[in-house]
Amino acid sequence: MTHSEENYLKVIYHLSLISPTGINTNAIAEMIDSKASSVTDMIKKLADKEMVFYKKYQGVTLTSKGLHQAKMIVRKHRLWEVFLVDKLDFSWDEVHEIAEELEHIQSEKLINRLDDFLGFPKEDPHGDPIPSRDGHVEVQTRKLLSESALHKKLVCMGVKDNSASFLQFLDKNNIAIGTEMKIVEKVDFDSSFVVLINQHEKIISQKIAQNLYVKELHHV
Amino acid sequence: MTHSEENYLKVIYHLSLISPTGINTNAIAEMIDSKASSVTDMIKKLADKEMVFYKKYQGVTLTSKGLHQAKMIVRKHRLWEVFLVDKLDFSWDEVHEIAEELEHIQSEKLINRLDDFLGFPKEDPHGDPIPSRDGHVEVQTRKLLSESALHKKLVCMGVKDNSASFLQFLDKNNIAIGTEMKIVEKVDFDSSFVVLINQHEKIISQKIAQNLYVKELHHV
DNA sequence: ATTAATTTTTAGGCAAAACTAAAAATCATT
DNA sequence: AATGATTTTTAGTTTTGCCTAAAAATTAAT
Repeated sequence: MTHSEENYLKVIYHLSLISPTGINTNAIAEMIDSKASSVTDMIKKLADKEMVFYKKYQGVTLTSKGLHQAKMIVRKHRLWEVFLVDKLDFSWDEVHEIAEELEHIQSEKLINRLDDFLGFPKEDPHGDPIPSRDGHVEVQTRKLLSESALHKKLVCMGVKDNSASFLQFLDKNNIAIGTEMKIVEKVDFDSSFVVLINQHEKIISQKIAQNLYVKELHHV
Repeated sequence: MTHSEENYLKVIYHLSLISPTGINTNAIAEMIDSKASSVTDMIKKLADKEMVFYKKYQGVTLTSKGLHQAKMIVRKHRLWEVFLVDKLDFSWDEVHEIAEELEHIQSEKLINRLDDFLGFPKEDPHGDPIPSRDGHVEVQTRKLLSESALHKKLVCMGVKDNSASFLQFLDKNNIAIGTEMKIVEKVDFDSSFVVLINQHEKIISQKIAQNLYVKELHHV
C-alpha cells in the first residue's frame, strides 16, 4: 500500500462515518485537496485491490478488507498522537500534521508495542476513539454542544474540527477535554450560546458549538 | 526533500566516511539496490539543489548543505533506533528496517523532543554515534576486531554490518556492546581468530572479525 | 418530458523515479 | 600509444499519481 492509497482509504472511512451511503467523488477530492478525475483514477486502483466496491457514477464503499485497513491507519494516527502529547509534551494542536506522516509507518509490531507503552489508551488527545488491534471502535456517546440541552451539566469530550486555530482558541479559553460546562442561554439572534465555564459566563458562537463534542453528566 | 533524495544523501554520506574522494556511481547503485543510470539521474537532481558537487565521470561529494542534511537523517535514524530498543523493547537486529522509514519523518521539533525524552544518547544500539542537533559527530576510537592486537583486553563497541542475520549470530554467541574479549590466537590457515569471551574460547571467522568493532581496555 | 445544471468519467499529458540498451569517456595493460 | 575492459552517461520507456479539457451520465427544474 502506498501512502497515497492509504490516504484515500482513510478519507473514505471518515466520510463513510458521516454518510453511510456511497461516497461521492467530489467529496473525496475536496478532502484530499485534489481533483475529481484523480479520485476516479485512484478509486479504480483501490477497486482492483478489492479495498472498495465501485460502480461507475455510484460512488464508493469500503470492502471489509478496506475498512480494516482504514481502521488500522486511524489506529496508528491516533496512537502516535497520544505518544506525542503524553510522552513528548506536544500540545493537542501540534500533533495532527506529524501524525499524518507517522501513520504510514508499516510495522504492525511497532504499533502494538507503542500501544502497550502508552498503556492502551482508548482515546486520542482530541477525544476520538482509538481502534483496537482487531479493528473494534468504541461507539461514542457524545453530542455536539450545539445539539445539547439547556441547564444540564456537560463535560467536554472532544472536537469535530482538528485545525490548529480551533484548538488554540479552545486553549486560550481554557476549554479542554474534561472541562465541565452548562448552557445558560441560547441566543436566537445569532444562534450563539451563553455557557457557564468555571463560574464564568462565556459567549460561544454557533460555529464553535458545532465543532465541540460534549456528554451529559448524570451522576456527579 | 523526497524520501528518495534523502536516501541518496545518506548513502553518499556513509560511503564518504570510508573513501573521502569522489563517490562513484556504481558504489551508490549497489548500496541503494538500483542501477548506475538511475544514480546519474538523481545525482544531477541533487547537484541542481546544491546538495552535492558533481562533475561528469568524476563522482560526487557532498556540499556542506548536503553533508548537514545527511547527518540530520542519520541523527533521526539512530535516535529512532534508540527509542525502539530502550522504550519499546525491540532487539538490536529488528530496528534498522523500521528506522529506515522513521528517518523520513519531517518535524525537527519532533526529533529534538525525542532526543530529550531518550536522555540525549550518544550512540545507537549498534554502537554508532548519534550526530548532535548542530551536526557534530563524535569521532570513534574503535577498531575492527580483525585489525586488533593479540592478548589485549578488548571491549565490543559496535558492528560494521547491520544485517539481522549477523546481529542474531552475535546474540546467539552472547556478544553484545560492552562484552569483553581477548584474542588468544590468529589462525593463519583460514585467517580466523580464537577469542576468549567470558572464560570460553570461541573461534571467530575472518568475516565476523571484519564486522565487529572493539576498543582496547587500558585501565581496567 | 425535455432542457439545463451538476457530477463523474474518459482521454491525453506531465513530472518523478525507476528501468534497459546503447554510446561515450575513463582506466588498465601491454 | 593503442586497444580492450570497465565505468558512466545518454536516450528512450515505464509506472504512479496527478493534472486539464472534453464527453457522458445523472440529477434538478421548468
